[in-house]
Amino acid sequence: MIKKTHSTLKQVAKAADVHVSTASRALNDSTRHLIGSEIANKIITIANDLGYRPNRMARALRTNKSNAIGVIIPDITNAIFPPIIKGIEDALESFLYLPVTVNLESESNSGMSNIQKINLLQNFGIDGFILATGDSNETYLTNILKNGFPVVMVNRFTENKKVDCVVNDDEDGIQKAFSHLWNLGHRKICMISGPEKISTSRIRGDAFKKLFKAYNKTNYKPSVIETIGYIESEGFRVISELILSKKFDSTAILCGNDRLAIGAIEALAVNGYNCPEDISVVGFNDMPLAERLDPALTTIAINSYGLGMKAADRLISRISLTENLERKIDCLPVELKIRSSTAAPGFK
Amino acid sequence: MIKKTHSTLKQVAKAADVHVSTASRALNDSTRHLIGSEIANKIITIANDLGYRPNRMARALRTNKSNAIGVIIPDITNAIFPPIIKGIEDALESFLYLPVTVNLESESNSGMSNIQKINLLQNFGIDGFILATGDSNETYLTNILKNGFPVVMVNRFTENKKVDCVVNDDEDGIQKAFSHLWNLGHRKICMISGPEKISTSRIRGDAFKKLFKAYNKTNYKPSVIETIGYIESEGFRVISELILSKKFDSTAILCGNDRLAIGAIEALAVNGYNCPEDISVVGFNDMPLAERLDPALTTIAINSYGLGMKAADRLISRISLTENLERKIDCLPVELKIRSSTAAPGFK
DNA sequence: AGCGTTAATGCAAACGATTGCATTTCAAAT
DNA sequence: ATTTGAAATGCAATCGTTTGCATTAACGCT
Repeated sequence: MIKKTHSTLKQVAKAADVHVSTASRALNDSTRHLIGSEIANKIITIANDLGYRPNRMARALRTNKSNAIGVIIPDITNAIFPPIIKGIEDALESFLYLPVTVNLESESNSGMSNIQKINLLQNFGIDGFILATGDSNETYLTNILKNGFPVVMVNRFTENKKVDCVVNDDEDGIQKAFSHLWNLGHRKICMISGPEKISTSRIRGDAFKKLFKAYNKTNYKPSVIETIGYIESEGFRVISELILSKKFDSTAILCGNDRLAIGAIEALAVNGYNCPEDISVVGFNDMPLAERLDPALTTIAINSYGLGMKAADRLISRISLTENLERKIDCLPVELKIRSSTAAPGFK
Repeated sequence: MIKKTHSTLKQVAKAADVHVSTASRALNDSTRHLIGSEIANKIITIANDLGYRPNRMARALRTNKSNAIGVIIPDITNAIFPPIIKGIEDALESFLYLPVTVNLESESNSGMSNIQKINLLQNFGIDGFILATGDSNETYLTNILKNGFPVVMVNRFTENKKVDCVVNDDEDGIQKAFSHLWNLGHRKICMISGPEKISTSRIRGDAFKKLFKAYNKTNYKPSVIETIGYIESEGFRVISELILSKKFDSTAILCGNDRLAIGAIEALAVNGYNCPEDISVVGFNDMPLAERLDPALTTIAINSYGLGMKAADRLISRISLTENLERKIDCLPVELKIRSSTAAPGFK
């Protein structure tokens, strides 16, 4: 609506009485040495005076680089993602890159499908992608790769050899959580692993199974329960069903993430079990406010911010390095936070 | 790094044996009628076959429209903002716009100042701005307006007549919270309003003062306490200090947002007061998980998602309507959520 | 003085689309 | 049969940069 007061390179050039290409070179760090220093300085000050801002579109058109990257997440409303995004943004900043974020789980049924959204993003002129969605059904990923975009996955893992991954040390996390419970004296532990199609769930679930086999000397078989999503209602549902089916014999529940844990604790409460007196629960992720819940949640803290930073770094290298570098996997350490949702079995 | 398989308009045109301008027109909804329908269809199918994607940079350069808008928020890590952003994104989607988000409160001291970040965003080729930061020190805002960008503010208010505002009905919210407390029997109520430089704090604080004057018949003067930020630690600090100073005589605390309330409750607990038995506390915003805290927080629920949607709608109109329309202020309704952080005074 | 070399700048062609204007075609109207 | 006008398409300029190449100027070397 309002006319932008964009002064262009041409205007700067005219004001400085030089050719536009000279102005361009003087204004770009990498080419400035080609220009005599007095002239260069003159151009620079004039550009400042005129409030010159390079038109990013023109530049992007010419250089085929937009300095924007696409970030695809399931749902920014899930408290796990904001710190990741912030990490991405902060890391990008020093390269003068900016993130464009798209949520896959829309609230509005405006009718745009996930694949359409991803297409929109691809058309948007983006230099690369950070994916935080990891369905094992990797149609999005292959679509993006097919179009030649560099990709890094964060917080999720993929077998695909073309993409870098930045993940948590999930196995170590499960190990820490498990041995915490075991050392408290729990012997009948079950796990709510999460949605099977998400790599994290599988990895965490498998780690649990392996550990249980290693620690346990009886022939007790622990249940590992899958869910439809990583949300409270699913934690609530599966634990309610388990209790209802009378097959619930555990003294501790290990959860694939905090939201499942919250739901599980609620289901326990509804059915007359107290946490941690009757049943201990441990979560995963240490989402914001986890320590202020009732009970304060024992959980595995991941370094979300670091995840985002690292992912952005990786992507920038992939974008700028022309050589075909081999795929990198970064595994960030996790930490056990012992709070009040866990206790020795039979604790009063 | 990898070569993108972008087929261009020229290639489509050649394949269809038409001129590039014809192809362009056939592919754009608004100009398609200029082209014979058989040819248009032929062009369209060929474009599909070739996987043609218009180069957004080229288009933006020519049309001076980027289909991106900038979103400036203080900190995405603050649970209030994700739903707003999601609302923005969802509303934008149907216009094929995408948001580019920038956090002002960086975690890394990468050295880029807020104003630099905002400049980066302006250089980025953006069609307009949504601001969720409302310092009364409005340097950012004036900077952006000076450059001719359309702006709408969300969740914050500004006197500036050039910008649309989408805000909560703060006065009604305070009214609801206040009368809830009053009806429970509280007569000595204090308020933690928040940072003075943020419009929301002032509005909520003033509303409280006015209400108190209207309800209260004694000459008791309630305290309205300002803080440095809208965060837990500030709620904790001011209540701790108040208690320490022995001047704490309230039976209820009204807080400018939930995070202050959380901090306040913690300060109470540390000093031997129970909430709600000894002191009632009410928050504002109804942030995610507020109902799962200990105690579950009585608070005023705002419609964050709706805030975002509305703001995006407003911005799109501002961008597309060429006439100079007068500024609009949308005020969204709020709702009192009674939970367990409030009770009658002296309740046991 | 002539020659090569380097440094500084200008020239013009891209990048990939959109769009005002010119041209062609064809049918209807005179 | 000629004119008119509309419909369909082509032409070429343009958006604001970047960049390979050409040009010029200046300087040192023999």
